[in-house]
Amino acid sequence: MSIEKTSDRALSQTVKAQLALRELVLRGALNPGERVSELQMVERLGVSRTPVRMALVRLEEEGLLEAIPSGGFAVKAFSEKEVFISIEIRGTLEGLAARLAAERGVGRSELLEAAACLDEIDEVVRREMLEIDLSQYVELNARFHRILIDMADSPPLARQIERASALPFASASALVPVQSRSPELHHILTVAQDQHRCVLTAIERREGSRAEAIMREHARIAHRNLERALTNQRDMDLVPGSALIKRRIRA
Amino acid sequence: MSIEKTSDRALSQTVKAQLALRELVLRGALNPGERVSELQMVERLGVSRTPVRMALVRLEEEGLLEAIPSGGFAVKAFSEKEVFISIEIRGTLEGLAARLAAERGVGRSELLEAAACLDEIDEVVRREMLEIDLSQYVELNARFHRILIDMADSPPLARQIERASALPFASASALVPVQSRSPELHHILTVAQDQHRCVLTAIERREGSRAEAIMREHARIAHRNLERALTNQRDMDLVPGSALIKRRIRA
DNA sequence: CCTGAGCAGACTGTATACAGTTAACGCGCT
DNA sequence: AGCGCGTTAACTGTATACAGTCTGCTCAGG
Repeated sequence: MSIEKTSDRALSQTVKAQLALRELVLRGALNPGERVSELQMVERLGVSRTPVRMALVRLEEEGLLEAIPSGGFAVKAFSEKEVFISIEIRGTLEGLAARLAAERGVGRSELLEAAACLDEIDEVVRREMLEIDLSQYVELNARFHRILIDMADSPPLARQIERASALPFASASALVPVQSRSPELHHILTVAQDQHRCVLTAIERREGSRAEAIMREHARIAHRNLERALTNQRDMDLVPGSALIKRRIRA
Repeated sequence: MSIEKTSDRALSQTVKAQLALRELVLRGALNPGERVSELQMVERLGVSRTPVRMALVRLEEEGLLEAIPSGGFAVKAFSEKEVFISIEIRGTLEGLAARLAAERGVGRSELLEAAACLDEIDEVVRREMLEIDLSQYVELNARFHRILIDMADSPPLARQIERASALPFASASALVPVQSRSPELHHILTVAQDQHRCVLTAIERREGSRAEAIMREHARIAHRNLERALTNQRDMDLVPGSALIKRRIRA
């Protein structure tokens, strides 16, 4: 009504509001702890109160907002510990997925698809020493993780992992960009990729327990990246949603 | 407006609708796969469309409903496998909680509270051989699990476990009543209680890995109960929400 | 100058009206 | 009699109006 009217025809107002609001929160346009006023969002997003309300509820379920006792929602602030445990939760669930995949056994075609994805990552990592653009790696990494989760063939688990990855810095590749300035970049990517290969081998050989352990440890790479980001503001800025993380010291 | 007007003053319409709708779904008043019409619920619950809509969204996040592509929601039907994996997810997360509790170390007062809870359960189990009422056991069991989760001191993990336990038959004590007719009842409760004691000891001694393994195995008792319920309709009827589970054979 | 009470503003929770779309039902044609 | 098409009815998505409540500010009293 106020901004634009002739775009995004196919998108429902609710989805539009949800995307826009998430973007605002992750960009740090709204300060953590701050109340998110419906009416303000109405004029900021150009949709009416109903879809805004809907978006608020969904983002609260997603974990980006929290309900205020007296009503309404506020931007959630995350402590370092909360981020840490969120990563651990994701790793645990992905570990479970890997174990299930190994125990049930996966078809040849799925294994080949995963292997092909890993080959592509290999290629990117090899080039990576020269080029700094990580976007392709991030995308391929996300794809491999998705393939892995699909291998478990368990919608409820997939859903739960999606939940766990909703916190922006908890997802599989959210903290990868932190290493972009690091000389260790190639080292880290090499190790991560080796874990990818190992877990796939384990699944192929039906070694459930091993597959699980590898995926758990794999997620802990994010712990290291988090540690690094927390001590370096410049690295922090590379992470979407970093504004939501309470800094260690603020003096 | 249609049914009653002078009750539940303190409850918001949204919460009222959510509770009533959940009750309807779990009782099996709505058939799995069936669309849940907003207007029908309006006249059935006595609140207007807005709170009903809100309740529908929340119950979908909870996992009891699923979105219909063309709009609206339908009652979700669960396959045997989905129930199985849901239990496994809960066990895995509770295992993580136990490990975290062990690794961080918990205070004396918390340990004592948990031990006191276990003593109460002991008493109930001892009596249980005569009396058939399991409600007290179910309540105490839930309390112990809650204490355990609190020991991890991780709100994000607690939240995720709550999510995983939202599916009625996935929660810690949903399938306990299945055993109420069984001569094995005392046996099962004894084993479960031993696991409770063991996990508490493990946490006390900071044996994280052991605590985790025990909690995982502990959850798998529910697998057995599920197995039993699936082969016996009479047992099945004791489980709230059993109407949502697709039976093995339906001929 | 400080404290407490009252008032005003804003904000959320709720209800309902409206429009676009989907789906079902019935009728006609083959 | 079966199939396809058109019409109709219901349902969801959206917008907005209304009422209760909480918060924060101001003014008066100590």
